[in-house]
Amino acid sequence: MSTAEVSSTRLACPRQAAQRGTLSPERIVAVALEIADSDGLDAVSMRNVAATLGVGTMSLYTHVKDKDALLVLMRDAQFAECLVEDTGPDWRTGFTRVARQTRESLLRHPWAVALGLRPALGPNRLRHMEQVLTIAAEITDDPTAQRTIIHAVDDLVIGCATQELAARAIGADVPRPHCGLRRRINADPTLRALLASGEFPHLARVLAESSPFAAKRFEQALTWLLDGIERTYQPDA
Amino acid sequence: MSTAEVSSTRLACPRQAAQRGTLSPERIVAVALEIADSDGLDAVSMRNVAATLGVGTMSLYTHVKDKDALLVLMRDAQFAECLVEDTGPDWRTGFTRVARQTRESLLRHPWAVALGLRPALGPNRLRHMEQVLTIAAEITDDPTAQRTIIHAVDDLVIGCATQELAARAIGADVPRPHCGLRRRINADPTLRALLASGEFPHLARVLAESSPFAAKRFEQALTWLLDGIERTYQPDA
DNA sequence: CGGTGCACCGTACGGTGTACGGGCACGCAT
DNA sequence: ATGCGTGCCCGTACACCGTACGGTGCACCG
Repeated sequence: MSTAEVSSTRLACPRQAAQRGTLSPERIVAVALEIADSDGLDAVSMRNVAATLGVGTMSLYTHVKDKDALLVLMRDAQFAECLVEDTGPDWRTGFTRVARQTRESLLRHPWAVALGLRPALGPNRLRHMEQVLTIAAEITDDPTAQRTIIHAVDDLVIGCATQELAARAIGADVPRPHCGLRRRINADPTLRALLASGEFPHLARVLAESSPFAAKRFEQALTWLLDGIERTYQPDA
Repeated sequence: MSTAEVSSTRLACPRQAAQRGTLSPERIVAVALEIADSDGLDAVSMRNVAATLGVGTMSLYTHVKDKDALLVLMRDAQFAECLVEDTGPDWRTGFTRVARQTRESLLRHPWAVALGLRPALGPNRLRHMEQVLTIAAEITDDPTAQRTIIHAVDDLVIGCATQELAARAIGADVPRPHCGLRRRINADPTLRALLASGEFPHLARVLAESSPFAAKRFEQALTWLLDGIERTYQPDA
Protein backbone atom coordinates (compact mmCIF):
# COMPACT_ATOMS: atom_id res chain seq x y z
CA MET A 1 0.00 0.00 0.00
CA SER A 2 2.42 2.59 1.22
CA THR A 3 5.05 1.63 -1.32
CA ALA A 4 2.49 1.65 -4.10
CA GLU A 5 1.35 5.10 -3.03
CA VAL A 6 4.83 6.52 -3.02
CA SER A 7 5.79 4.97 -6.30
CA SER A 8 2.60 6.17 -7.92
CA THR A 9 3.22 9.79 -7.00
CA ARG A 10 6.93 9.77 -7.68
CA LEU A 11 7.08 7.85 -10.90
CA ALA A 12 3.99 9.42 -12.35
CA CYS A 13 5.92 11.94 -14.38
CA PRO A 14 9.60 12.35 -15.13
CA ARG A 15 9.67 16.17 -14.84
CA GLN A 16 7.06 17.34 -12.39
CA ALA A 17 4.14 16.07 -10.41
CA ALA A 18 1.26 16.92 -12.78
CA GLN A 19 -1.10 14.43 -11.21
CA ARG A 20 -4.26 13.23 -12.65
CA GLY A 21 -6.63 15.91 -11.43
CA THR A 22 -4.60 19.04 -12.09
CA LEU A 23 -6.27 19.99 -15.34
CA SER A 24 -9.76 21.26 -16.06
CA PRO A 25 -11.34 23.59 -18.59
CA GLU A 26 -11.80 26.19 -15.86
CA ARG A 27 -8.15 26.21 -14.89
CA ILE A 28 -7.06 26.35 -18.50
CA VAL A 29 -9.33 29.27 -19.27
CA ALA A 30 -8.26 31.06 -16.11
CA VAL A 31 -4.60 30.85 -17.08
CA ALA A 32 -5.35 31.87 -20.64
CA LEU A 33 -7.19 34.94 -19.36
CA GLU A 34 -4.26 35.88 -17.18
CA ILE A 35 -1.83 35.60 -20.07
CA ALA A 36 -4.08 37.56 -22.41
CA ASP A 37 -4.57 40.33 -19.88
CA SER A 38 -0.90 40.75 -19.09
CA ASP A 39 0.88 39.86 -22.34
CA GLY A 40 -1.76 40.27 -25.02
CA LEU A 41 -3.73 37.84 -27.10
CA ASP A 42 -0.74 36.79 -29.19
CA ALA A 43 0.95 35.41 -26.11
CA VAL A 44 -1.92 32.96 -25.66
CA SER A 45 -0.48 29.88 -27.33
CA MET A 46 -1.21 26.32 -26.38
CA ARG A 47 2.43 25.82 -25.52
CA ASN A 48 2.50 28.91 -23.34
CA VAL A 49 -0.71 28.09 -21.51
CA ALA A 50 0.42 24.53 -20.92
CA ALA A 51 3.84 25.61 -19.71
CA THR A 52 2.28 28.09 -17.28
CA LEU A 53 0.19 25.25 -15.92
CA GLY A 54 3.32 23.10 -15.66
CA VAL A 55 1.87 20.60 -18.05
CA GLY A 56 2.58 19.16 -21.47
CA THR A 57 1.15 21.01 -24.42
CA MET A 58 -1.01 18.21 -25.74
CA SER A 59 -2.62 17.63 -22.37
CA LEU A 60 -4.79 20.67 -22.95
CA TYR A 61 -6.56 18.94 -25.79
CA THR A 62 -8.20 16.45 -23.47
CA HIS A 63 -10.20 19.31 -21.94
CA VAL A 64 -10.48 21.75 -24.81
CA LYS A 65 -11.28 20.72 -28.35
CA ASP A 66 -9.38 23.44 -30.15
CA LYS A 67 -7.53 26.62 -29.61
CA ASP A 68 -10.60 28.22 -31.10
CA ALA A 69 -12.78 26.58 -28.47
CA LEU A 70 -10.46 27.99 -25.82
CA LEU A 71 -10.86 31.48 -27.26
CA VAL A 72 -14.63 31.10 -27.22
CA LEU A 73 -14.50 30.08 -23.58
CA MET A 74 -12.37 33.13 -22.83
CA ARG A 75 -14.85 35.40 -24.52
CA ASP A 76 -17.72 33.93 -22.56
CA ALA A 77 -15.79 34.42 -19.35
CA GLN A 78 -15.47 38.09 -20.28
CA PHE A 79 -19.23 38.28 -20.80
CA ALA A 80 -19.61 37.60 -17.10
CA GLU A 81 -18.17 41.04 -16.45
CA CYS A 82 -20.97 42.63 -18.43
CA LEU A 83 -23.61 41.56 -15.94
CA VAL A 84 -24.78 44.22 -13.49
CA GLU A 85 -26.11 43.38 -10.06
CA ASP A 86 -28.84 45.99 -10.01
CA THR A 87 -30.39 47.23 -13.21
CA GLY A 88 -31.92 50.22 -11.44
CA PRO A 89 -35.42 51.67 -11.31
CA ASP A 90 -36.09 52.17 -15.02
CA TRP A 91 -34.91 50.98 -18.42
CA ARG A 92 -32.80 54.06 -19.10
CA THR A 93 -30.58 53.61 -16.09
CA GLY A 94 -30.60 49.88 -16.73
CA PHE A 95 -29.20 50.21 -20.23
CA THR A 96 -26.84 52.94 -19.14
CA ARG A 97 -25.38 50.79 -16.38
CA VAL A 98 -25.00 47.73 -18.59
CA ALA A 99 -23.48 49.77 -21.39
CA ARG A 100 -20.99 51.46 -19.09
CA GLN A 101 -19.98 48.21 -17.47
CA THR A 102 -19.61 46.46 -20.81
CA ARG A 103 -17.48 49.27 -22.18
CA GLU A 104 -15.23 49.26 -19.15
CA SER A 105 -14.84 45.51 -19.32
CA LEU A 106 -13.92 45.64 -22.99
CA LEU A 107 -11.38 48.39 -22.39
CA ARG A 108 -9.90 46.33 -19.59
CA HIS A 109 -9.62 43.31 -21.87
CA PRO A 110 -8.68 44.46 -25.36
CA TRP A 111 -8.34 40.87 -26.49
CA ALA A 112 -12.09 40.47 -26.08
CA VAL A 113 -12.65 43.08 -28.79
CA ALA A 114 -10.07 41.41 -30.99
CA LEU A 115 -12.09 38.23 -30.58
CA GLY A 116 -15.15 40.18 -31.69
CA LEU A 117 -15.90 38.18 -34.80
CA ARG A 118 -15.76 34.91 -32.91
CA PRO A 119 -19.28 33.84 -32.14
CA ALA A 120 -19.07 33.20 -28.42
CA LEU A 121 -22.22 31.49 -27.27
CA GLY A 122 -21.91 30.40 -23.68
CA PRO A 123 -23.76 30.55 -20.40
CA ASN A 124 -22.64 34.06 -19.55
CA ARG A 125 -23.63 35.34 -22.94
CA LEU A 126 -27.06 33.87 -22.37
CA ARG A 127 -27.25 35.51 -18.96
CA HIS A 128 -26.29 38.84 -20.47
CA MET A 129 -28.95 38.47 -23.13
CA GLU A 130 -31.54 37.67 -20.52
CA GLN A 131 -30.53 40.70 -18.50
CA VAL A 132 -30.84 43.19 -21.32
CA LEU A 133 -34.03 41.54 -22.49
CA THR A 134 -35.47 42.07 -19.04
CA ILE A 135 -34.58 45.72 -19.28
CA ALA A 136 -35.99 46.04 -22.77
CA ALA A 137 -39.23 44.43 -21.62
CA GLU A 138 -39.92 47.60 -19.64
CA ILE A 139 -40.09 49.54 -22.89
CA THR A 140 -42.20 47.29 -25.07
CA ASP A 141 -43.74 43.85 -25.12
CA ASP A 142 -42.85 43.20 -28.75
CA PRO A 143 -39.91 40.74 -28.81
CA THR A 144 -38.80 41.94 -32.22
CA ALA A 145 -38.65 45.52 -31.03
CA GLN A 146 -36.77 44.35 -27.95
CA ARG A 147 -34.11 42.75 -30.08
CA THR A 148 -33.81 45.84 -32.22
CA ILE A 149 -33.30 48.03 -29.18
CA ILE A 150 -30.78 45.70 -27.60
CA HIS A 151 -28.79 45.36 -30.75
CA ALA A 152 -28.63 49.12 -31.16
CA VAL A 153 -27.21 49.62 -27.70
CA ASP A 154 -24.82 46.69 -27.98
CA ASP A 155 -23.60 47.83 -31.37
CA LEU A 156 -22.82 51.27 -30.07
CA VAL A 157 -20.88 49.91 -27.12
CA ILE A 158 -18.85 47.51 -29.21
CA GLY A 159 -18.11 50.13 -31.82
CA CYS A 160 -17.08 52.63 -29.17
CA ALA A 161 -14.72 50.18 -27.51
CA THR A 162 -13.24 49.11 -30.83
CA GLN A 163 -12.54 52.65 -31.93
CA GLU A 164 -11.24 53.68 -28.55
CA LEU A 165 -8.80 50.80 -28.39
CA ALA A 166 -7.65 51.49 -31.92
CA ALA A 167 -7.04 55.11 -31.03
CA ARG A 168 -5.19 54.00 -27.93
CA ALA A 169 -2.98 51.77 -30.07
CA ILE A 170 -2.01 54.78 -32.18
CA GLY A 171 -1.50 56.87 -29.12
CA ALA A 172 -4.22 59.20 -30.32
CA ASP A 173 -6.25 58.96 -27.16
CA VAL A 174 -4.56 61.96 -25.60
CA PRO A 175 -7.09 64.76 -25.64
CA ARG A 176 -4.66 67.54 -26.45
CA PRO A 177 -4.07 69.30 -29.73
CA HIS A 178 -0.87 68.63 -31.64
CA CYS A 179 -0.73 65.25 -29.96
CA GLY A 180 -1.88 61.84 -30.97
CA LEU A 181 -3.43 62.03 -34.40
CA ARG A 182 -1.59 65.19 -35.35
CA ARG A 183 1.77 63.82 -34.37
CA ARG A 184 1.00 60.61 -36.19
CA ILE A 185 0.20 62.40 -39.40
CA ASN A 186 3.28 64.56 -39.18
CA ALA A 187 5.43 61.49 -38.74
CA ASP A 188 4.46 60.22 -42.18
CA PRO A 189 5.81 62.41 -45.02
CA THR A 190 3.06 61.30 -47.39
CA LEU A 191 0.27 62.13 -45.00
CA ARG A 192 1.86 65.43 -44.01
CA ALA A 193 2.14 66.41 -47.65
CA LEU A 194 -1.45 65.36 -48.23
CA LEU A 195 -2.66 67.47 -45.35
CA ALA A 196 -0.62 70.43 -46.54
CA SER A 197 -2.16 70.16 -50.00
CA GLY A 198 -5.16 72.14 -48.81
CA GLU A 199 -7.66 69.49 -49.78
CA PHE A 200 -8.55 68.85 -46.17
CA PRO A 201 -9.74 72.16 -44.73
CA HIS A 202 -12.03 70.70 -42.08
CA LEU A 203 -9.51 68.10 -40.99
CA ALA A 204 -6.81 70.71 -40.65
CA ARG A 205 -9.07 72.84 -38.48
CA VAL A 206 -10.07 69.93 -36.28
CA LEU A 207 -6.50 68.79 -35.75
CA ALA A 208 -5.69 72.15 -34.28
CA GLU A 209 -8.32 71.67 -31.58
CA SER A 210 -8.33 69.28 -28.70
CA SER A 211 -10.47 66.21 -29.00
CA PRO A 212 -13.08 65.33 -26.42
CA PHE A 213 -12.40 62.55 -23.97
CA ALA A 214 -13.42 59.14 -25.21
CA ALA A 215 -15.60 58.61 -22.16
CA LYS A 216 -17.46 61.83 -22.85
CA ARG A 217 -18.03 60.87 -26.45
CA PHE A 218 -19.37 57.52 -25.36
CA GLU A 219 -21.82 59.02 -22.86
CA GLN A 220 -23.05 61.52 -25.42
CA ALA A 221 -23.59 58.90 -28.09
CA LEU A 222 -25.41 56.67 -25.65
CA THR A 223 -27.63 59.54 -24.57
CA TRP A 224 -28.51 60.32 -28.17
CA LEU A 225 -29.39 56.74 -28.91
CA LEU A 226 -31.50 56.35 -25.78
CA ASP A 227 -33.20 59.65 -26.58
CA GLY A 228 -34.13 58.28 -29.96
CA ILE A 229 -35.50 55.09 -28.43
CA GLU A 230 -37.45 57.03 -25.84
CA ARG A 231 -38.99 59.28 -28.45
CA THR A 232 -40.19 56.26 -30.40
CA TYR A 233 -41.73 54.29 -27.58
CA GLN A 234 -42.60 56.97 -25.04
CA PRO A 235 -43.32 60.12 -27.04
CA ASP A 236 -45.42 61.53 -24.22
CA ALA A 237 -42.49 62.18 -21.92
CA MET B 1 25.42 44.02 -77.12
CA SER B 2 22.96 41.50 -78.35
CA THR B 3 24.60 38.65 -76.52
CA ALA B 4 24.81 40.68 -73.34
CA GLU B 5 21.13 41.54 -73.64
CA VAL B 6 20.06 37.96 -74.12
CA SER B 7 22.23 36.64 -71.34
CA SER B 8 21.03 39.32 -68.97
CA THR B 9 17.36 38.47 -69.47
CA ARG B 10 17.82 34.74 -69.51
CA LEU B 11 20.20 34.32 -66.66
CA ALA B 12 18.46 36.87 -64.48
CA CYS B 13 16.44 34.34 -62.58
CA PRO B 14 16.58 30.57 -62.54
CA ARG B 15 12.80 29.95 -62.23
CA GLN B 16 10.84 32.74 -63.85
CA ALA B 17 11.26 36.12 -65.37
CA ALA B 18 10.45 38.31 -62.33
CA GLN B 19 12.16 41.34 -63.75
CA ARG B 20 13.18 44.35 -61.87
CA GLY B 21 10.03 46.41 -61.97
CA THR B 22 7.36 43.80 -61.30
CA LEU B 23 6.85 44.63 -57.65
CA SER B 24 5.29 47.65 -55.99
CA PRO B 25 3.33 48.30 -52.81
CA GLU B 26 0.18 48.78 -54.89
CA ARG B 27 0.46 45.42 -56.62
CA ILE B 28 1.21 43.68 -53.35
CA VAL B 29 -1.78 45.24 -51.62
CA ALA B 30 -4.02 44.46 -54.58
CA VAL B 31 -3.11 40.79 -54.48
CA ALA B 32 -3.48 40.68 -50.71
CA LEU B 33 -6.98 42.16 -51.02
CA GLU B 34 -7.93 39.55 -53.60
CA ILE B 35 -6.75 36.73 -51.39
CA ALA B 36 -8.47 38.13 -48.32
CA ASP B 37 -11.73 38.58 -50.17
CA SER B 38 -11.81 35.12 -51.64
CA ASP B 39 -10.05 32.93 -49.08
CA GLY B 40 -10.24 34.90 -45.86
CA LEU B 41 -7.73 36.83 -43.84
CA ASP B 42 -5.88 33.74 -42.65
CA ALA B 43 -4.95 32.95 -46.24
CA VAL B 44 -3.05 36.22 -46.45
CA SER B 45 0.47 35.06 -45.67
CA MET B 46 3.62 36.56 -47.04
CA ARG B 47 4.44 33.28 -48.75
CA ASN B 48 1.01 33.10 -50.32
CA VAL B 49 0.99 36.68 -51.54
CA ALA B 50 4.48 36.31 -52.96
CA ALA B 51 3.64 33.04 -54.70
CA THR B 52 0.55 34.60 -56.26
CA LEU B 53 2.75 37.36 -57.59
CA GLY B 54 5.21 34.76 -58.89
CA VAL B 55 7.92 36.15 -56.70
CA GLY B 56 10.09 35.08 -53.80
CA THR B 57 8.72 35.59 -50.33
CA MET B 58 11.39 37.93 -49.10
CA SER B 59 11.05 40.22 -52.07
CA LEU B 60 7.91 41.66 -50.52
CA TYR B 61 9.93 43.15 -47.70
CA THR B 62 11.64 45.61 -50.02
CA HIS B 63 8.29 47.32 -50.57
CA VAL B 64 6.47 46.63 -47.32
CA LYS B 65 8.09 46.92 -43.93
CA ASP B 66 6.09 44.28 -42.15
CA LYS B 67 3.15 42.03 -42.53
CA ASP B 68 1.49 44.44 -40.15
CA ALA B 69 2.23 47.31 -42.50
CA LEU B 70 0.64 45.32 -45.30
CA LEU B 71 -2.49 44.83 -43.24
CA VAL B 72 -2.65 48.54 -42.52
CA LEU B 73 -2.38 49.28 -46.23
CA MET B 74 -5.20 46.82 -46.89
CA ARG B 75 -7.40 48.52 -44.32
CA ASP B 76 -6.74 51.89 -45.84
CA ALA B 77 -7.65 50.54 -49.26
CA GLN B 78 -10.97 49.44 -47.80
CA PHE B 79 -11.52 52.94 -46.46
CA ALA B 80 -11.70 54.09 -50.06
CA GLU B 81 -14.97 52.23 -50.38
CA CYS B 82 -16.47 54.31 -47.60
CA LEU B 83 -16.31 57.51 -49.60
CA VAL B 84 -19.53 58.63 -51.24
CA GLU B 85 -19.62 60.69 -54.40
CA ASP B 86 -22.52 62.89 -53.42
CA THR B 87 -23.26 63.60 -49.79
CA GLY B 88 -26.72 64.89 -50.59
CA PRO B 89 -28.62 68.06 -49.74
CA ASP B 90 -28.39 67.95 -45.94
CA TRP B 91 -26.37 66.37 -43.14
CA ARG B 92 -28.94 63.68 -42.37
CA THR B 93 -28.85 62.17 -45.82
CA GLY B 94 -25.10 62.71 -45.87
CA PHE B 95 -24.50 60.65 -42.74
CA THR B 96 -27.07 58.09 -43.81
CA ARG B 97 -25.36 57.56 -47.15
CA VAL B 98 -21.90 57.31 -45.67
CA ALA B 99 -23.10 54.98 -42.93
CA ARG B 100 -24.88 52.69 -45.37
CA GLN B 101 -21.95 52.57 -47.72
CA THR B 102 -19.51 51.90 -44.92
CA ARG B 103 -21.66 49.10 -43.55
CA GLU B 104 -21.98 47.48 -46.95
CA SER B 105 -18.26 47.71 -47.55
CA LEU B 106 -17.50 46.12 -44.19
CA LEU B 107 -19.96 43.30 -44.82
CA ARG B 108 -18.36 42.73 -48.20
CA HIS B 109 -14.91 42.55 -46.62
CA PRO B 110 -15.17 40.82 -43.26
CA TRP B 111 -11.41 40.89 -42.89
CA ALA B 112 -11.62 44.67 -42.53
CA VAL B 113 -13.63 44.27 -39.36
CA ALA B 114 -11.23 41.63 -38.10
CA LEU B 115 -8.51 44.23 -38.59
CA GLY B 116 -10.57 46.62 -36.50
CA LEU B 117 -8.07 47.16 -33.75
CA ARG B 118 -5.31 47.92 -36.18
CA PRO B 119 -4.88 51.66 -36.36
CA ALA B 120 -5.01 52.25 -40.10
CA LEU B 121 -3.99 55.79 -40.81
CA GLY B 122 -3.64 56.34 -44.53
CA PRO B 123 -4.70 58.72 -47.27
CA ASN B 124 -8.13 57.18 -47.70
CA ARG B 125 -8.81 57.30 -44.00
CA LEU B 126 -7.95 60.97 -44.09
CA ARG B 127 -10.27 61.50 -47.02
CA HIS B 128 -13.05 59.74 -45.18
CA MET B 129 -12.49 61.90 -42.11
CA GLU B 130 -12.60 65.01 -44.23
CA GLN B 131 -15.83 63.89 -45.85
CA VAL B 132 -17.69 63.25 -42.62
CA LEU B 133 -16.26 66.42 -41.11
CA THR B 134 -17.68 68.33 -44.04
CA ILE B 135 -21.06 66.81 -43.33
CA ALA B 136 -20.80 67.49 -39.62
CA ALA B 137 -19.92 71.11 -40.34
CA GLU B 138 -23.49 71.60 -41.52
CA ILE B 139 -24.70 70.83 -38.02
CA THR B 140 -22.34 72.85 -35.88
CA ASP B 141 -19.19 74.92 -36.11
CA ASP B 142 -17.69 73.52 -32.94
CA PRO B 143 -14.91 71.09 -33.93
CA THR B 144 -15.20 69.19 -30.68
CA ALA B 145 -18.91 68.64 -31.22
CA GLN B 146 -18.17 67.58 -34.78
CA ARG B 147 -15.83 64.90 -33.59
CA THR B 148 -18.32 63.69 -31.04
CA ILE B 149 -21.02 63.37 -33.67
CA ILE B 150 -18.79 61.61 -36.15
CA HIS B 151 -17.53 59.17 -33.60
CA ALA B 152 -21.05 58.30 -32.56
CA VAL B 153 -22.10 57.47 -36.11
CA ASP B 154 -18.88 55.61 -36.88
CA ASP B 155 -19.10 53.61 -33.68
CA LEU B 156 -22.61 52.50 -34.46
CA VAL B 157 -21.67 51.38 -37.96
CA ILE B 158 -18.63 49.46 -36.82
CA GLY B 159 -20.52 47.82 -34.00
CA CYS B 160 -23.37 46.87 -36.30
CA ALA B 161 -21.06 45.30 -38.85
CA THR B 162 -19.11 43.45 -36.17
CA GLN B 163 -22.22 41.95 -34.62
CA GLU B 164 -23.77 41.14 -37.96
CA LEU B 165 -20.68 39.31 -39.15
CA ALA B 166 -20.43 37.43 -35.87
CA ALA B 167 -24.06 36.38 -36.21
CA ARG B 168 -23.40 35.33 -39.77
CA ALA B 169 -20.50 33.21 -38.61
CA ILE B 170 -22.82 31.37 -36.23
CA GLY B 171 -25.43 31.04 -38.90
CA ALA B 172 -27.78 33.08 -36.75
CA ASP B 173 -28.49 35.65 -39.40
CA VAL B 174 -31.50 33.80 -40.71
CA PRO B 175 -34.55 35.75 -39.61
CA ARG B 176 -36.75 32.77 -38.83
CA PRO B 177 -37.66 31.31 -35.47
CA HIS B 178 -36.16 27.97 -34.45
CA CYS B 179 -33.20 28.71 -36.71
CA GLY B 180 -29.83 30.21 -36.08
CA LEU B 181 -29.52 31.07 -32.45
CA ARG B 182 -32.16 28.59 -31.36
CA ARG B 183 -30.60 25.74 -33.24
CA ARG B 184 -27.20 26.71 -31.90
CA ILE B 185 -28.37 26.60 -28.32
CA ASN B 186 -30.13 23.30 -28.81
CA ALA B 187 -26.96 21.81 -30.23
CA ASP B 188 -25.13 22.35 -26.96
CA PRO B 189 -26.48 20.17 -24.12
CA THR B 190 -25.26 22.56 -21.46
CA LEU B 191 -26.94 25.56 -23.00
CA ARG B 192 -30.13 23.65 -23.69
CA ALA B 193 -30.29 22.54 -20.09
CA LEU B 194 -29.61 26.08 -18.97
CA LEU B 195 -32.42 27.43 -21.09
CA ALA B 196 -34.78 24.73 -19.84
CA SER B 197 -33.99 25.66 -16.25
CA GLY B 198 -36.55 28.44 -16.40
CA GLU B 199 -34.09 31.14 -15.41
CA PHE B 200 -34.35 32.76 -18.83
CA PRO B 201 -38.01 33.61 -19.36
CA HIS B 202 -37.45 36.56 -21.70
CA LEU B 203 -34.84 34.74 -23.73
CA ALA B 204 -37.09 31.74 -24.17
CA ARG B 205 -39.90 33.97 -25.41
CA VAL B 206 -37.66 35.84 -27.82
CA LEU B 207 -36.19 32.68 -29.28
CA ALA B 208 -39.67 31.59 -30.27
CA GLU B 209 -40.12 34.71 -32.37
CA SER B 210 -38.40 35.63 -35.58
CA SER B 211 -35.64 38.17 -35.40
CA PRO B 212 -35.70 41.32 -37.48
CA PHE B 213 -33.45 41.59 -40.49
CA ALA B 214 -30.05 42.94 -39.70
CA ALA B 215 -30.44 45.70 -42.26
CA LYS B 216 -33.68 46.83 -40.62
CA ARG B 217 -32.05 46.88 -37.22
CA PHE B 218 -29.22 48.95 -38.59
CA GLU B 219 -31.52 51.51 -40.19
CA GLN B 220 -33.55 51.82 -37.01
CA ALA B 221 -30.52 52.29 -34.81
CA LEU B 222 -29.11 54.89 -37.17
CA THR B 223 -32.41 56.74 -37.21
CA TRP B 224 -32.50 56.80 -33.43
CA LEU B 225 -29.00 58.14 -33.19
CA LEU B 226 -29.55 60.82 -35.82
CA ASP B 227 -32.81 61.76 -34.10
CA GLY B 228 -30.89 62.27 -30.89
CA ILE B 229 -28.31 64.42 -32.65
CA GLU B 230 -30.97 66.46 -34.38
CA ARG B 231 -32.81 67.10 -31.12
CA THR B 232 -29.63 68.41 -29.56
CA TYR B 233 -28.52 70.75 -32.30
CA GLN B 234 -31.75 71.60 -34.05
CA PRO B 235 -34.49 71.40 -31.42
CA ASP B 236 -36.72 73.73 -33.43
CA ALA B 237 -37.46 71.20 -36.17
C1' DC C 1 -6.23 -10.32 -10.83
C1' DG C 2 -6.96 -8.99 -15.68
C1' DG C 3 -8.74 -5.70 -18.61
C1' DT C 4 -10.32 -1.34 -20.15
C1' DG C 5 -10.47 3.58 -20.49
C1' DC C 6 -8.70 7.90 -19.80
C1' DA C 7 -5.41 11.68 -18.52
C1' DC C 8 -1.13 13.02 -19.69
C1' DC C 9 2.63 13.71 -22.82
C1' DG C 10 6.88 13.34 -26.62
C1' DT C 11 7.52 13.56 -31.19
C1' DA C 12 6.77 15.13 -35.68
C1' DC C 13 4.74 17.65 -39.59
C1' DG C 14 3.41 21.47 -42.09
C1' DG C 15 2.64 26.06 -41.57
C1' DT C 16 3.91 31.03 -40.13
C1' DG C 17 6.89 35.78 -39.96
C1' DT C 18 11.26 37.46 -40.86
C1' DA C 19 16.72 38.17 -40.02
C1' DC C 20 20.62 37.51 -42.73
C1' DG C 21 23.56 37.33 -46.57
C1' DG C 22 24.40 36.82 -51.41
C1' DG C 23 23.86 37.72 -56.31
C1' DC C 24 22.62 40.46 -60.04
C1' DA C 25 21.32 44.74 -62.90
C1' DC C 26 21.40 49.27 -63.19
C1' DG C 27 23.06 54.32 -62.94
C1' DC C 28 26.59 57.29 -62.11
C1' DA C 29 31.39 59.22 -61.53
C1' DT C 30 35.67 58.82 -63.08
C1' DA D 1 35.12 52.29 -71.03
C1' DT D 2 35.55 51.04 -66.43
C1' DG D 3 34.71 50.69 -61.75
C1' DC D 4 31.58 51.02 -58.10
C1' DG D 5 27.64 51.88 -55.17
C1' DT D 6 22.84 51.15 -54.68
C1' DG D 7 18.81 48.79 -54.51
C1' DC D 8 15.87 44.88 -56.02
C1' DC D 9 15.21 40.08 -55.77
C1' DC D 10 15.69 35.82 -53.44
C1' DG D 11 17.39 31.06 -50.80
C1' DT D 12 18.27 29.60 -46.49
C1' DA D 13 17.58 29.28 -41.68
C1' DC D 14 15.46 29.95 -37.20
C1' DA D 15 12.02 30.23 -33.86
C1' DC D 16 7.44 29.65 -33.09
C1' DC D 17 2.78 28.14 -34.00
C1' DG D 18 -1.46 24.47 -33.96
C1' DT D 19 -2.24 19.85 -33.71
C1' DA D 20 -2.40 14.56 -35.51
C1' DC D 21 -0.65 10.48 -33.80
C1' DG D 22 0.97 7.01 -30.78
C1' DG D 23 2.65 5.68 -26.37
C1' DT D 24 2.53 5.20 -21.26
C1' DG D 25 0.91 4.49 -16.91
C1' DC D 26 -2.76 5.19 -13.38
C1' DA D 27 -7.50 4.26 -11.71
C1' DC D 28 -11.29 1.90 -11.77
C1' DC D 29 -14.47 -2.08 -12.73
C1' DG D 30 -15.68 -6.79 -13.34
